[in-house]
Amino acid sequence: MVDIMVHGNPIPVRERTRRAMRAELTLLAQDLFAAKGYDQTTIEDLVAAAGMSKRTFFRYFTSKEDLVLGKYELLADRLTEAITARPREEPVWESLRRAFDVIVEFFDDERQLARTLAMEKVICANPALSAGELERMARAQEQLADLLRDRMGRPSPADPTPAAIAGAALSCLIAAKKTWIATSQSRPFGELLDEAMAALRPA
Amino acid sequence: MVDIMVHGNPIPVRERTRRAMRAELTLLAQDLFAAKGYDQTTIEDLVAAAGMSKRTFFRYFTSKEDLVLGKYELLADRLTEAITARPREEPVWESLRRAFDVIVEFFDDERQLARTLAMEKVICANPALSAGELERMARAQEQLADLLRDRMGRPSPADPTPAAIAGAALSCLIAAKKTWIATSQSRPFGELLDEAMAALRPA
DNA sequence: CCCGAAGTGCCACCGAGTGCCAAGTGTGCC
DNA sequence: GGCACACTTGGCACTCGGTGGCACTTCGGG
Repeated sequence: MVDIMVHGNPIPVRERTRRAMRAELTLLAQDLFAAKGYDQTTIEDLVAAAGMSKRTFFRYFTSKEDLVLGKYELLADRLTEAITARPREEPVWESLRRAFDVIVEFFDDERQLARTLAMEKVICANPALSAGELERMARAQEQLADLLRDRMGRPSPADPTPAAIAGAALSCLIAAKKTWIATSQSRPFGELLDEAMAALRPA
Repeated sequence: MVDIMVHGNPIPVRERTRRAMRAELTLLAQDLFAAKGYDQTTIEDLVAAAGMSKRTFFRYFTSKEDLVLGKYELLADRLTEAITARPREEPVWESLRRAFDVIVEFFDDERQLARTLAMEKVICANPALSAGELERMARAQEQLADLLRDRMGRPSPADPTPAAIAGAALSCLIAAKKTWIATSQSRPFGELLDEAMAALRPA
């Protein structure tokens, strides 16, 4: 069931069809990428399979990368939401860990697990995609750092600490994710993340 | 003065001319990027200024990105060298901080300061370049994590800790660098790095 | 029912990057 | 000096991701 109402306002029809189109194209593309490989799948292949013109495709997606990494935007927003929802007196490291649960849940979602893992594999196999993933994470990190700066009562932008902590937390997340994937999910993601974050408590 | 001998072996002539060509092209390209912007400078512009063909250019550089980010490869090697040179009983966080001195020195080099800052500005202004920079750092991080795994006596690849620590240290480096640039070098890079790393001591 | 805005297809175009082949350039050896 | 050989270079045609422009359709509201 898709949300038709958000904050009491209806989402206009155009927007809904647009999202549906993006979702459909994303699924189709990811299947092609998983089957043939990212580089081996051209936009022409994709639009032929989808029955649309190349020009139209680029009205829905800004780039080929977007087909794989589009979800990260959404995830980053959910992350910042999650952290603002944490009590302000909570230690920041704890808040970060709890906020990361939204990411953990995303990766643990069994209905999507196979697809998610397939896309991670595609990303790892392609340096440009890996780079794009990191870049999107860096954007999230900046948002996070701003929130932390506020929360830690360190208003000075000349203080590198909030950015360092946000980056460190994301590094733990990445390390846990990589281990989780490399070990074929033999241990729960959340547990690995706990372990990584326990090794690095801010002073 | 350029090194002609390395480890007692002479570098062959071809290799030397190749390096000289790369260095010259890099300087030329960076000047163009700084003047006109990265996206606005085409490879055609560059090779016209250098008096060579496009085809030849791509025999010296694998990509346009390489003109800006090529030095990172070298820097990563120097970093891993520096860390292997640290005593094994030293706490890893301390070893990392000391190893980072090679990076700090690179950025502090006054003869190159203007050029380095100009390139940082170019990188920041271009998402693809930022992504590439992060990707190269991630590669360095993997090397670092391997060294740490060894040094920490945690041989299991299922342990996310070494990667988390390596990532955290690099996050501190990045945070310090960003602050250093954002505040127009009003405080020494090394000092900002100390501050960032002090906030995040591994348990 | 009509008007305007958004969506679409098509085509020409740009820039990065590659494969291929022919011509140039130097280096060592006889 | 001349020959053979390895390496370098240039030019061309090509692929692919991505954009600009324009004409056409579709759809919703007054």
